[in-house]
Amino acid sequence: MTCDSILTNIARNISLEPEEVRLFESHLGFRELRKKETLLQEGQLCKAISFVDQGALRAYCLDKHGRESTIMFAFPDWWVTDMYCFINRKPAMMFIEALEYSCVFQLTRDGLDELFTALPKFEKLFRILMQNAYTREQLRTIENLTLTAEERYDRFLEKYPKVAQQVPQKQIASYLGITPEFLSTIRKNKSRASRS
Amino acid sequence: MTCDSILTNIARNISLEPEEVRLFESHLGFRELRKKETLLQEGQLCKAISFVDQGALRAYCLDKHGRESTIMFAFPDWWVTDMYCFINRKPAMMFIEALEYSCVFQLTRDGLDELFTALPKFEKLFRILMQNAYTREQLRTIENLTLTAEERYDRFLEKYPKVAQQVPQKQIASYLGITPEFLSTIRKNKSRASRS
DNA sequence: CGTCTATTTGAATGTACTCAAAAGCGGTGG
DNA sequence: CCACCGCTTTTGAGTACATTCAAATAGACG
Repeated sequence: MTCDSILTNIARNISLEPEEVRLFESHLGFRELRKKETLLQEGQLCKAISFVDQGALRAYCLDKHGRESTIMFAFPDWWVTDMYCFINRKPAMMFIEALEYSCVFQLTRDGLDELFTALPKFEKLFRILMQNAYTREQLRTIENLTLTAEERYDRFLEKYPKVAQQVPQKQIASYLGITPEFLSTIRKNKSRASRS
Repeated sequence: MTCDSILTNIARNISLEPEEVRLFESHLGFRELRKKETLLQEGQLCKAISFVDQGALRAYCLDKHGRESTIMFAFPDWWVTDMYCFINRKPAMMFIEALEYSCVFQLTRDGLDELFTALPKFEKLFRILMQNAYTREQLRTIENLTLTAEERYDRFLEKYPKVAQQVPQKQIASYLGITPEFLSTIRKNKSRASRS
């Protein structure tokens, strides 16, 4: 097994000496997930952050009515965890589930702390990852506040053209904050409009 | 003039030696703003990140119809900037305006880079600030997707009880993603409900 | 005091949801 | 290999949540 994918990802932001790579790898876990297997469930302590090597995952939470809200999808080269609970060592508020056979590399909270101490450049790496995650999330907030459901769906298709094929529509609906029924009518309207 | 407020804020996450404090202070700018004066306008290069010492600010952007969306409010002890544009040295997508007389400390993008190099613990500080900003923003996304306008208003009042008194209702409405008219009817319903 | 902006109110409208039922589709076991 | 089961998607009717527009009222500030 090789960790090229995660090392390439890291190298986009910091560069590691060979012995630093070895230290990093010594903290790295690996996990395979069958379709529908969960990486994390609500209430569990969120011990690790995962980097997707292969496959596709989805993070979601349940509201008081038992309805799912999709927080994010994660594909190869993405990092995923319940960040708040991972950082603060709290029980998870979300589920992370494999949409298909997937493999992930994992860093535990303690492992990451050791890396932060031994190799301060990991602070920089995570500063940049957090920055990107923050600005992406802020953009999502603004789009949720200002765009209609149909416009949000269009943006989603632009940003993640492949996702639309890989995941069920009801999960896209829950990412956009609309019902599957309404997403269906949006799609009907679009196909009607494009035929004319 | 003293920088106690910002040093106290930083000390919650990293500790600085006296000479490190001096280096930090040497990069620090200061700005006073009269009510309605802007710290940043759309299209301008976003050169600095600001820490609120006194007063109250609001970050907002305009959508294609010219409507405002409030991205965040900022009060003493808060950091505020157009993060995406600050980090990537791009023209700003938002406005940041003083709601009342305010003072802020500022770090420029170049100054921050120098701090990152000279004092790597600033990477840690910003990693933590970005983490907090990300998880806060993610929570806001989930609340926007799952809660009704009235529930979002209730949460807002719980989280920021003082804000509701300091800022005009139409700005709260634009933070919640609803019209000022509808916020007004929500408030009417609540006061009717609480009287019974 | 007058002006300007914010807030309230109400009627008409639009966007998105709920519920129910039918149709489609994929996987699994006989 | 096909029939069946369960889940997803579609469709439609009725409803609820939130907006638009217009007008009246209230507050803030010079």
